[in-house]
Amino acid sequence: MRKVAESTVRRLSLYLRFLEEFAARGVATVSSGELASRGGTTSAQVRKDLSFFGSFGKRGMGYAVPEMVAQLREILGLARRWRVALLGAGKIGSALIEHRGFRERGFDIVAVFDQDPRKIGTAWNGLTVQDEAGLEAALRRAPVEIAILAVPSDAAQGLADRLTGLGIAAILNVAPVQLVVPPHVEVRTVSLAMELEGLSFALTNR
Amino acid sequence: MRKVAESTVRRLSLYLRFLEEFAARGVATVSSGELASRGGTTSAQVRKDLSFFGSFGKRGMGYAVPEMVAQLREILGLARRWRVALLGAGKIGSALIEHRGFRERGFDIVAVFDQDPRKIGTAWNGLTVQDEAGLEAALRRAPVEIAILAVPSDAAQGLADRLTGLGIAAILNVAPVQLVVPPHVEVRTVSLAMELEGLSFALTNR
DNA sequence: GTTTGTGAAACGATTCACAGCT
DNA sequence: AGCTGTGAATCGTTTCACAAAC
Repeated sequence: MRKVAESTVRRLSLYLRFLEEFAARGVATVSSGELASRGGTTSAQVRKDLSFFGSFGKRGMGYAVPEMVAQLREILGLARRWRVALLGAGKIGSALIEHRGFRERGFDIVAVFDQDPRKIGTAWNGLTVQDEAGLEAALRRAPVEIAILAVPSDAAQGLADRLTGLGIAAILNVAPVQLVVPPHVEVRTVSLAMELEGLSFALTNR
Repeated sequence: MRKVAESTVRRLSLYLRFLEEFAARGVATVSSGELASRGGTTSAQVRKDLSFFGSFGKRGMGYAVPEMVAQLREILGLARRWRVALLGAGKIGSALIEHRGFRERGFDIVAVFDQDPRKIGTAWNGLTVQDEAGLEAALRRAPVEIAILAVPSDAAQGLADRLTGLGIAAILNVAPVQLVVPPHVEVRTVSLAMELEGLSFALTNR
């Protein structure tokens, strides 16, 4: 089952959201075409995406919504919970932790770190902000699989190195820098600024 | 010059950042290889990316840093300023507007809208939060090129439709939904939740 | 008749490799 | 000698199109 494109996985996330909506409205089955029109792709793309993982549909019928939801959750690794550490208790971090959507989808933020003495020790949605200096000790005591890096750009790589040393499995980087990490660490970078530049380019060149 | 891949543009944004760092440190020239190692690509990729827009380097020498910075700014459409409206004065929107990085890169948030009566009229970094109901009037009086949609998922499509009606050129969508818009409207969607799911998949399947 | 699942074809992006400048 | 610029080759993704299942 190896060798699934990142673009495919992104679409699977979208399909899951649509299917959950359909499920909430009590829809029993859905066709690849319906899924496609909601997600801005084609029916062939939907079927190809799913075909990497098995065959879930009934010819002439489409896909059974609740079953498909369960399958996609399984495929995406959302049938379990993930422990997440948040690094950086600034505005962005703050917006993240209070966003209940993460918890609903299986991601539990179990620790928050910052380097600012004024923030250390303060309460945060049931958590206490810990000193970044104690990162190693804290994460060895209570390991996490994923870290969200919401710190200034110039601090990101240093923290990524420390996380790598701790054996972190994945990093979600919210800074407009390219992190250098060993190949066994999964990294996704999300940068509003870079997306805005993409829009700027698109608007300029046409 | 048409037909540049989105992945290419994203890398150009990265190159620009590295080049700005090099410029700040007074480095005069840089080779495709140096640029590549900082950005996680290959030297051939760097050269190919740039080749879409002309030839900027000197064989045997590399690229002149300050000139290259100016060129990339031009290419990305950052040699001008863009007017941006922020829709949604919640936590995420709040984090965004106070993030000075946008202004530094040429994106001026000139209006903020929300639908919550408790927020309307309050001051926000020199701006006053306006009633979402008055979106059309306000944006006709003072148009913007780009809108950042930082509202709950279920409100996103409705606002996208209203923005489209106003002739908006581009939308940066910060909600985990796929927006349906006419082809002349550029959309980029950024969803932390979906990236986390990508990490979940990667960790599960290996 | 409808819709899936999937090889094959088409398309697009990346990597290779080398000629041509400096 | 070093490094760019770029066609050609390779690799990966998307689209096509149709046989098989319901």
